[in-house]
Amino acid sequence: MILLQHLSKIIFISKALEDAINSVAKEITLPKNTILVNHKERCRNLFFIQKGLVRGYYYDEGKEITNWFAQEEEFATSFYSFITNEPSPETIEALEDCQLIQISYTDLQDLYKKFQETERIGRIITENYYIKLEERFLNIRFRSAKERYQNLISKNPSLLQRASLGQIATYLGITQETLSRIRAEL
Amino acid sequence: MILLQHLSKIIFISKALEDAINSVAKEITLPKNTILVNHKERCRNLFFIQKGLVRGYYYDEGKEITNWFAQEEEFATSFYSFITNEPSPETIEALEDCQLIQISYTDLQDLYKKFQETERIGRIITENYYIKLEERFLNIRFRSAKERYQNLISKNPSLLQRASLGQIATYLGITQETLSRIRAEL
DNA sequence: TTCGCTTTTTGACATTTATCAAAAACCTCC
DNA sequence: GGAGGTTTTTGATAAATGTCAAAAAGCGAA
Repeated sequence: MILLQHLSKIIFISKALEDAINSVAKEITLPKNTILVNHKERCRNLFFIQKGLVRGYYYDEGKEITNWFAQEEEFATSFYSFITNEPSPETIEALEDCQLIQISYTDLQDLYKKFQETERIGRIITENYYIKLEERFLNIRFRSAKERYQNLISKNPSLLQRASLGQIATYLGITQETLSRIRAEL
Repeated sequence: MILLQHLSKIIFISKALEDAINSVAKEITLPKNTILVNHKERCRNLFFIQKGLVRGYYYDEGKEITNWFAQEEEFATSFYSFITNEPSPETIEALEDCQLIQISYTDLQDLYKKFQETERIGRIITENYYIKLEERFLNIRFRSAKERYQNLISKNPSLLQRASLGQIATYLGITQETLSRIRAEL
């Protein structure tokens, strides 16, 4: 399973832990456009993406604003809701047919308790996601819309084929019209 | 020690762990305006603030842009540099006379190895900092400069007495002049 | 291949915030 | 209690991006 391979890059996964993960990780297949988590609903699952593309978005004044994209070998969840058990402020949808691995919050907490080494995995993954978020934060503060767009296509060129320009524009913190104009002048 | 009290809110701290933390945690006192970490220098320490106010800032086109403030009972470090061991993109300075607890990266890694329960503490603290960063990220995307300012003074009114308006303005993602105008019209 | 829907682009104009310069207010320390 | 520095405010103008509306392009299904 891709998830196990992914985790074993962080620390050695014992056979016992492997079995435990396998027993709680559900492989699920979802068609494009499926809503995984609805806005205002508690998100009690962590998803690992084996295949496909998922996005989280907010509603701001009735408009969908993309908060993140997640693709192969990445985790997706409404982090805030998952950790705090509060209703999710964001909606999560599959932008493509997806193959995911689903782990529930309670199963994850059990893993943390029974296999102390998973705490290390959790810490390191969280640290890495923190750094990615900080990078985006700085990007939005210091770079112009054009720079952010160029940065995105250089780092993740395939996203342009996989998501609509409107979804990408709001991810970059601009409107679709502005993104269209940026593209026109390049 | 305040740090131990703080950590014991997360999990029970055994006597052995308490001793281990005490043996690696250095209490330091710094006068106002001390630079704790210089831009481009690796940051190999984590600081816990017992007393005082600290800020991290970037340079953007020669100007200081506040990235964060940290005060009593909070951690401060150049997170990116601390985790990746790359040079710090930010400078960290004491805005007031400070009493800090300093733990080095290697000592922290030793704690993680010797006391598995510290992994749990590290994970939970990182999760909480992630959520705080996400909240700020959304704040900057969805709220106007005025709303961000009002939000800040309602959540942390004393900051206005402790940091200059210029430092606060760049923290909010606006210029000092804009913040001044916002205050004038309230 | 064309109809109908969705996505993308274009145009005109509005809004927010930045920039640069200078004045005013505020400290602090001799 | 002023001199000199720093911080904050004010003014005029510019730049970046948003808003609303409509046209154009793209695309899947009959």
